[in-house]
Amino acid sequence: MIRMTEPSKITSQNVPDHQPAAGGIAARARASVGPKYLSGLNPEQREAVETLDGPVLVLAGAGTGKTRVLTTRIAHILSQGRARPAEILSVTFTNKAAREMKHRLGQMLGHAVEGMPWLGTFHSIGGRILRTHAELAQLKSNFTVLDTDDQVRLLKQLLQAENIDDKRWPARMLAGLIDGWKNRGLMPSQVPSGEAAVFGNGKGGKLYASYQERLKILNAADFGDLLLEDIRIFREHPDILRQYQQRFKFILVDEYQDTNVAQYLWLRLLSQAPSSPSFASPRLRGEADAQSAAGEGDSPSTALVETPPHPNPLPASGAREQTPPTKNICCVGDDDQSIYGWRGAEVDNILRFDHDFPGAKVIRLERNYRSTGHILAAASHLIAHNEGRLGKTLRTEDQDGEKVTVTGSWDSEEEARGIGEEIEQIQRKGEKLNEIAILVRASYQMREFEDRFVTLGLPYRVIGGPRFYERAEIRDALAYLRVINSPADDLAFERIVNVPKRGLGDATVQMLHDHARKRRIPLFEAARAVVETDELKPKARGSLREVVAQFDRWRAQREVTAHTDLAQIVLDESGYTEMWQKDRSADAAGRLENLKELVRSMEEFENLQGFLEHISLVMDRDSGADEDAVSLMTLHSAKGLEFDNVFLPGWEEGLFPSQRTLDEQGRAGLEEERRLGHVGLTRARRRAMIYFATNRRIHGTWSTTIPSRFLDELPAANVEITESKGGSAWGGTGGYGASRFDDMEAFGSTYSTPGWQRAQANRNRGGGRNGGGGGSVGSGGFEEQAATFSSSSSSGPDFGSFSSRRRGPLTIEGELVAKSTGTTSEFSLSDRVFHQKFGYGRVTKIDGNKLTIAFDKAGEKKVVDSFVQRA
DNA sequence: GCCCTAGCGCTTTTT
DNA sequence: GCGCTAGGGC
Repeated sequence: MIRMTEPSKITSQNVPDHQPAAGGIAARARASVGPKYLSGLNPEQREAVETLDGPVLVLAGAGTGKTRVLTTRIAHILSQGRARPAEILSVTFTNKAAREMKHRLGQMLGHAVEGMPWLGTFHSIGGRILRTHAELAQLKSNFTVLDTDDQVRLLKQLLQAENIDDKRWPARMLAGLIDGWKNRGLMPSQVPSGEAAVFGNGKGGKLYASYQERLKILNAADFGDLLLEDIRIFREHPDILRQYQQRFKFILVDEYQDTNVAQYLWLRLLSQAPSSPSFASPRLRGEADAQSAAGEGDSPSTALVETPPHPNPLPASGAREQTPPTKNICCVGDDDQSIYGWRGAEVDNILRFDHDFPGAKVIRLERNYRSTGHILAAASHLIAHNEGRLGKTLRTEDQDGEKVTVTGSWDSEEEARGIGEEIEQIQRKGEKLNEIAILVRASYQMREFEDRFVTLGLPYRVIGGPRFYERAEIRDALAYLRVINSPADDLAFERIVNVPKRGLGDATVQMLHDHARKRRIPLFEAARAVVETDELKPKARGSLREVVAQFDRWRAQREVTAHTDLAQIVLDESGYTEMWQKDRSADAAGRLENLKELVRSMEEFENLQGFLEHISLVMDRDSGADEDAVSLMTLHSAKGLEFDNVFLPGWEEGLFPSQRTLDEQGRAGLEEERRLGHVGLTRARRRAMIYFATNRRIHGTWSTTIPSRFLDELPAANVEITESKGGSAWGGTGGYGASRFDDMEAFGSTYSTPGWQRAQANRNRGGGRNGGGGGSVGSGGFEEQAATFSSSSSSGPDFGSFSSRRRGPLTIEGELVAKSTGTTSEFSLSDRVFHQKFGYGRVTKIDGNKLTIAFDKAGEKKVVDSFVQRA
């Protein structure tokens, strides 16, 4: 039996750097793997694995062996005896990725990797650290992690207390704002006042503050807190930070392009060399830094650094601390696969790596082992239209293979039919359905495919969608367990106090709330007190008394009953199981099944507490990947996966690129959409098939769409336009699809599109790096944003050249762009217009560049203005 | 307190 | 087209 270092305890005892872990994984690794694990690597991969000292950025394009490099690097560290398993911090974004790494490491080392206690997602590791020091965040170590739903419900209560109309100011919106602030590392006092004021007539900041207070009272933390509170603890308690710094001899980060500011700060604090206590609480938005950065910068706007009136502010997006010595941190990522900007990811983190981590070694992995030549060329050519890139050129030694196909259909139904037929053909050729994926932009696209597949009897599985623990029945069951575990969990109590129905309605809950607030006690205790009075009607009083008694009983049982048994008892005695058994709706059986699954899954945990700690962080839905089935998922959830055959439906303006992203994020949004396209294409090993439809149902009504601009950006030499089965989409002669796409011929494979040329020019100018040093300190003040925006927007050729990019525009530019370049139509109401396909008509409604036109013959249609002309 | 219905608003991606 | 909510009826 091998004893690993106690994972959850941080000792300040210093372990000598090179002390090999006697008898641990390391020793095994050395003995069993030897240098063999290096032999299959190409020179770049090998360099990425072997460069152990100092910061390393591995730019790993799609399919270049990223995970392999990460896992081999860990194996190498261990086998070299440079660290023990518990001294390696290895973070990923998803549980899936963490599992995958554990799995591959296990294979490499020849056994399971239980000795890697610090391999996990940002959130699970952040949560773990927070639990260790919970009292420093005014929490108990058994705090609850709230998900979005709890968050919103809590905020709703706060809005009500503040008398804010939650129609006009939806709780969901506030949740989004708070999330955004947390993503940027901002505590309530640090939110720029201008931003805090945008919600609820200036009450946004106050609400954020009282939300945080409420969380402490409820002994709860949200996702953002798991990192943000760590950061605060690290800053306020340098001794604690130092313990972690000493412990983690090596840090590895997966998907670095997806990190947000908070994650960046967290990593940065942990990655500093422990021997320099003066940096333990790094200077923030330091004046010196600001000055020098302004000097370095290439635009006067950079000098506008907001100086907030708060003590000890955290840097907002863009502020960089002065650069302390860093230790062995290795970040792996691909700027071309950054698709989470909308939830706070900062591509800049990866773009600026060598500025943040001086002396960083940047290693590019450009050899693709996944896709054929045509697919890779199409993907590369598409992504070359983006301007803010580090620039990589993927290459393959594979054959060209089949060209990427582009197929037009009349409408989305025909699209689904066409893809269904195509899949059946592939199946007839003897290929596995597991090797087929349909990647959509928006989940509502899935429905049509599901309908079709059900009709065809084609097995499919949806990947993504609501997580297991987000289902109502699971959340209800968990709420019961939460109340048992943590009587202060008002949100959980409120959720189930009347589920199943016990005659405890709004009125009762409201009175409990009043009671609780007056005495500053949890709802549960308020309930206990209230049943002793005659404030409630006898009926309600009776049920409430019963509820309180039940919980008291369950809590007592907890001491003597296995947690799985307890859960079963709770579900039965509370009447919850019965509630679903009596339910006649179609999904009741499934829900009961899910409840069983939940109880079963508890076995993996030692006790109730441990189960609840992890449930919200690591529990994901059952994949059921065993049977042969077509995979249906969004482009986002496809990242990291690969399939022989990939279908990419819905390449239409408005859907992909998404109109909303364009409106909200402007140019940055468009580039992110394009990266999404790149991700989609590079999922394919052998065949990539793009589809677009001329008519699609959006919000219930049919509207006409135009092919995605991304189709124009594909290289003709690697693309084949196939006939739709219905044959109507290209519109025969007059269809705009045809004319738009035909233009592409002019660009052809000579790579001479404007975007391509721009990209080339950018690359040549500064190699994508170095130029200007990017000394930005953009801190997020509105004035600065405006200044940055106006300077960049006016400098046509320079805009977006890599060196002139800075944080500000990436986040807030969107809105400004949307407003200023905002597609205001040149048409006015009741203008007489002509459309190639629909003939003459009159404008009845204008929405940006989208016109609603009453056509004389074709009826009312929504059309983008560039496709009509004045009649 | 509960249930039903009509009407409204919203529709991307998720650790 | 859908899901949620508010409001009215029981």
